[in-house]
Amino acid sequence: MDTTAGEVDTVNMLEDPGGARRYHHGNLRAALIDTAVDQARSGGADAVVLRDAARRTGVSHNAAYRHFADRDDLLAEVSRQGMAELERRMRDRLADLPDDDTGEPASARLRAVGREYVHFALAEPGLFSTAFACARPEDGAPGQGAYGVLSTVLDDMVTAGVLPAERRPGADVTCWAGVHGFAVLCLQGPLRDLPEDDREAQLEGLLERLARGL
Amino acid sequence: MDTTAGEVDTVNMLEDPGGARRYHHGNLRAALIDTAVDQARSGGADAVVLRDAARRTGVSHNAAYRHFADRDDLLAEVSRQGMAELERRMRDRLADLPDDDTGEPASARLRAVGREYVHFALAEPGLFSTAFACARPEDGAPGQGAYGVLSTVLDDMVTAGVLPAERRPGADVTCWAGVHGFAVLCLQGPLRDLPEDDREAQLEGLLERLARGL
DNA sequence: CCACGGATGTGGACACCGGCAACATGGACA
DNA sequence: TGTCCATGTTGCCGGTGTCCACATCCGTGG
Repeated sequence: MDTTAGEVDTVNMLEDPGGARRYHHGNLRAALIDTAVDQARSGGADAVVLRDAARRTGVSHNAAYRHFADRDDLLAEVSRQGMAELERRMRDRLADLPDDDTGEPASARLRAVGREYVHFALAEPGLFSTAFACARPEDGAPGQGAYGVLSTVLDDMVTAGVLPAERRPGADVTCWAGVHGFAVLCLQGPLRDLPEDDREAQLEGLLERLARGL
Repeated sequence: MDTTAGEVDTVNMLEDPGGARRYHHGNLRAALIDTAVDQARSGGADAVVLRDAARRTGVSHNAAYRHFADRDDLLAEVSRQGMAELERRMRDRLADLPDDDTGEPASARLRAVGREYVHFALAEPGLFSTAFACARPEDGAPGQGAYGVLSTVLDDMVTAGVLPAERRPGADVTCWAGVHGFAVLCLQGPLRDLPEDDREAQLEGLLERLARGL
């Protein structure tokens, strides 16, 4: 029923140096996910095509069905990868900042996270939309995932004293909604054809207003 | 090249009382759009299927190609319908409010518009997502469309004195992004399984913060 | 060391879809 | 009345997701 390969996910360990095409592939699942992620990157969820992925991976169609229940299952995995990459980028950006807990840097961290969220969406539109296009039960360990990164930053703002504790509930939803909506509007909404400079300016304005409204 | 039927769009005048199945259908284009909108309502853009639409409309596949260049063309029409319905609902909600231009009602109008935006998305998830899922060059008469409704409300707030003129630029993008993002997050993001009460509470919080941040 | 069985990959088939092309029809207009 | 063009139809093609039966490989028990 479920195809969760017993904890041997380890994506990205392809092309073993021996180059031995030991069919009985060895890591077909990971290879297929990589290919599917590439498809998603270049064309969004609709571009994730089982037969083509198998072809590109050098394997016959149907081979995928030994590792995924169906196309949606593969798509869910792509979604997870996309979400993970988003989270990674946000954490990386955060790591670039000094992380003392005086007031100013605390809200700077919030802006940095929001900015990176939008920049990821614009840099990887296909992967970003695929990450959200696919309904999944959500794992939901608190503090984990992209949502968790944002929550942590807001919590830090409370402890730093820049955000009153009574304002904390709901702040995450507002921030998340703001940047996510902006990203979507830039990707496929009325802000699609905005020149990059204007877009950055609008983004800064958005982040400022969001922070002011907290 | 373009299939813009010469200004005889007039959707929704089906079932002529005579019931005469005068094949050479008379209004196939409109009928197909109606069917496609139904498909979108019940399953989003992916559920808009040319052959099935033709079947349901009681016509052979390929008949559609006399009225639409391809599937994307039909989808674009569905998108327009969805956008129009969104705009209509927002205007209706606005019409319910007293429209003197004293301060308080002016911002109440902003909240009402935002609320209705989200409520439409939740009530018609398929149509809402289809409305945005389809890249179109955008007509863009200012003051028209759902975006125009929001802009007008914000302009009114400036004339009413509740919003400083220097804060006006960019305010539309922030508001739009906030409600759109919230809607998307509720439809397919981490807020998907939020009980309705909590969702309404979060929405009110969002609207309040957005207004405060302007 | 070998046979066997389960995991993995293959080839074929089916139904469905979007999109051409060639044909049929019927209403409008000369 | 006769012709023409818009509209609708049948047939076909390539592509896709998914099921089924078969082939193959590898590890494990005898």
